[in-house]
Formats: sequence, structure tokens, C-alpha cells
Amino acid sequence: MTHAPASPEVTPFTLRPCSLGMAAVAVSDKGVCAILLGDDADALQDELQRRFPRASLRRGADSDNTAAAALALVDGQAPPAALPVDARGTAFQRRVWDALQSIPPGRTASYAEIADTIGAPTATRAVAGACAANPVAVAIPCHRALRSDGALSGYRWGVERKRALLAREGRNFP
DNA sequence: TATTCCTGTCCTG
DNA sequence: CAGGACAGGAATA
Repeated sequence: MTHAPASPEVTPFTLRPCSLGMAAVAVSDKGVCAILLGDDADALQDELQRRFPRASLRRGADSDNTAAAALALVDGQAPPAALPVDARGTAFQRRVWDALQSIPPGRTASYAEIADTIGAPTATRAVAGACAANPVAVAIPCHRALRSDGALSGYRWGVERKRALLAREGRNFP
């Protein structure tokens, strides 16, 4: 993401504890545009501001339906309706994110398999980079991407959260 | 198993 | 515009 998204002046967001720690959820007029996880509320807000440098963040999404659905998803509940996602990124990143969306809960894929799926079989490492750039945790299931040898590898918001998400979906790791 | 090299994309100076 | 960082993977010894 070279330049700032030409987002509207005001981006409503909400910040609250969840089963995975603290979650920050921001919504645009097109859907949820950020789901960030962490431990510290202030740090999360800083990260949100870093992702949307031109947006003036406004804390007021607490009663927003989309934000509520996103938080339900983070807590492991099925959202009442399909959750609209507004994931901004480069063309390459969106191809990776689309591929991730096609992995059902309880299943996983290796970075190499994803690279193959999007037609860039030698770009496995770039795929990992795109996963790390995923702005919408859980909604785009980048936690279902594993290394070819089955190892958990890494997770932008902590390997422990990745392990917890996979365990919730029925996959357990030592 | 550990080391080394190759890899594509994105960010920063 | 160049250089470096990286959630990988394959080849090598």
C-alpha cells in the first residue's frame, strides 16, 4: 500500500476486549475495513491510525451492525448475516486474500499451495507477505495458512492467537 | 538437522 | 530509484 487510501474523512471504529484479547474494528461505507488484534488498546489505535493515515478515526462504531458482526466473528460465533468486507490492497494482495477466503474453516493450506492457486507458484514468500498485510483478521482467514512442513509459522498478531483460532476450528497443534 | 541460496512484493531512505 | 526485510521453500552437505 504505497499511498493512503482515499478514505472518507471520518472512519468510525470500536475498541473492545474479546476472546482473543483486545480487538479494534473499523468500518467504511462498504463494510468492515479493519479488524486488528492485540493486548493494548492504545497500541491498537495507533496501528489503526498507521493503516489509515489520512482518516480521522472516530470512536462511534459500537452500535454499528457491521462492527457487531465482525466482533461476533472474532469471538467465534457465526455472524447473523454475511459480513461485508472492504479490504483495500494491491492487486496481488487481493488475489491472495481471495484465495484465503476459499479455505473453509477447519482446513488449512500451505503458502506454496496458495501461491499455486493464484497462478504465481514461485511467489510463496510474497504470499506470506500478503497474509501479513491482511487488514481484516479472522474475516480473511490468514490464520489458515501454514508452512509446507505443517508448522504454524508466524502470525501478525501472535502465534498464540493463530493457534487458538485453529483450535477453535478443530485443529490442534502441539 | 543446519546452512545456503533463491524467490516476489512492499516499505523506506 | 536502490536496498533491505520478510509469516517460505528447495537444494545441499
